[in-house]
Parts: sequence; structure tokens; C-alpha cells
Amino acid sequence: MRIATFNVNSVKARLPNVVDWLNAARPDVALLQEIKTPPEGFPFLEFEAAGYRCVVHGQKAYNGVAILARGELGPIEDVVEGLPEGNGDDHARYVEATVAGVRVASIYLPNGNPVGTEKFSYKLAWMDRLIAHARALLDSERPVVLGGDYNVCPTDDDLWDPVAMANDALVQPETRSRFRALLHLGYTDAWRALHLEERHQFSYWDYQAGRWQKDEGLRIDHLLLSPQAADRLVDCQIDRQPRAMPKASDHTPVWVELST
DNA sequence: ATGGTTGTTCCACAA
Repeated sequence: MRIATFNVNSVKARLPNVVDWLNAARPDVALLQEIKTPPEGFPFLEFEAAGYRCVVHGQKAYNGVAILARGELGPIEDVVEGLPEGNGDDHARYVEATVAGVRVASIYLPNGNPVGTEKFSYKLAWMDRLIAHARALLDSERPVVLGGDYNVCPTDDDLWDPVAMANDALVQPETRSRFRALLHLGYTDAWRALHLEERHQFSYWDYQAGRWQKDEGLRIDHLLLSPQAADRLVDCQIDRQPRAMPKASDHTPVWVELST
């Protein structure tokens, strides 16, 4: 079973790219972020024509997440939109469901820039809510895959230039310690677990300043696996091909293969 | 220190 995460940066602007990617990579499950539309603007028909069922948690203009699953896997069940303890949080950043016995979540974690503003404190509070919920998900003792754009660069091995990014919310100690808290709960960073010695392998390159052409990026799109999912981990790769296409998203997909 | 790009929306803001 192959599960991919992909921040598409507007599902409407990216539709041909995303359909081409689905047809080329054929993930069983695709976790999408930054769809930037409410459900009424989501291209259900186009994805259904490609063989996928969809659940969507979206809003106008910003944020928005979705779960796509190949029709052959059966229905997408027990959908939950949003993290617990929202207290009026109206950002569409989290959706969770069960597909073929695996609990999956599509996560668009707040960016948090600039540091020192309430955007950064919102990010940290959101991460605290994610940690609490991720802990609760472990009680099921079933496979859980938390995939998405975490807007966290876990270590200095995961970006091109720590000095250039030193003031960025994605690398702050408060951000990184919360990401490590997820790992300490028992989750596995799937890509890092299978690429222990590799440095400077990225999932995001800024549109500005020729970052893609210079391969100056960050690894911020992650697939975190519960112990029961990690026991089934056979492969995890970053698929750079979609980032090289015309009209590309600034992110590229990352996928895990779980044994069945 | 600055400049650089894309998407959505309403004439900025978010990334």
C-alpha cells in the first residue's frame, strides 16, 4: 500500500499537474494540502475519473486539505475534520480518515512566520494540539500515517543553508522540539528512518531566487508512522519529478510503501 | 541587506 503526501498550492491551479502525477505514480492514498478551495470548488469529477474517491476539508482562498484513495481500496471511512480543542480555530488544516484499515491524516501545519508574532504562537499552539491528538491515536494500536506539510525542517541536515534560514519559523528550537515530541511518542519519520546518512534531500523549493534550479530547498513534508505502521515500512522516497514540470507546485510529493 | 515568485482576492496577504 503506497501513501503519498503532496502540498499542491491550489488544487484548481494545479489540476493538470496533480492528475498527471496521480496517473504516473498511482499512489493508493494521496494526502493533499493547500487545496485553497471549499468543497464546492474541489475537482471531484476529475479525480473520480482518474479512479479516486475524495474527502475534502477546505475553505476559501487559503489552507485546505484532502484525502484521495483509489476506488479499489473501498470507502474512505470515519472522516474527522479538524483537530480537537479548536476553540474557534477556523483554519482548514487537518482531516483524518480510515482507508483499508489504516488511519491516515492530511496535515497542513501553520507556517508561523514571522517569528515573534501571533502567527508563530498560533503555530506552536497548533503543534501542541497535534501532539496531544497524535498521542491519543496511538491507543488504537493500529497503523496510523500522519502525512503532510509540517512546515518543520527537523535538523540542519534538512535544508540547504542554516544561516540563511536562521530566523525562519520552520527551524526555530521551539518548532523542532515539538516535532521531536511527536517522534518521542513513538512515531517514525519514515524518510529519515530509511535514509539515515543522507543530507540535503528536499521536498520544497521556494519559487523565488531560482531555488529549484540551484537545489536550495528544505525537507518539510513528512510521513510519520505509528509503530504498527512502521513495522510495515518497506520504502519511502521523495518524487522530484512533479517539481520539474511546468506550472509546478513549490512542493513535491513524498511517499511510503507499507507491506500488506 | 535585498531580491526574488506564485496564488487568490479585491486594490493586499500568505507563503
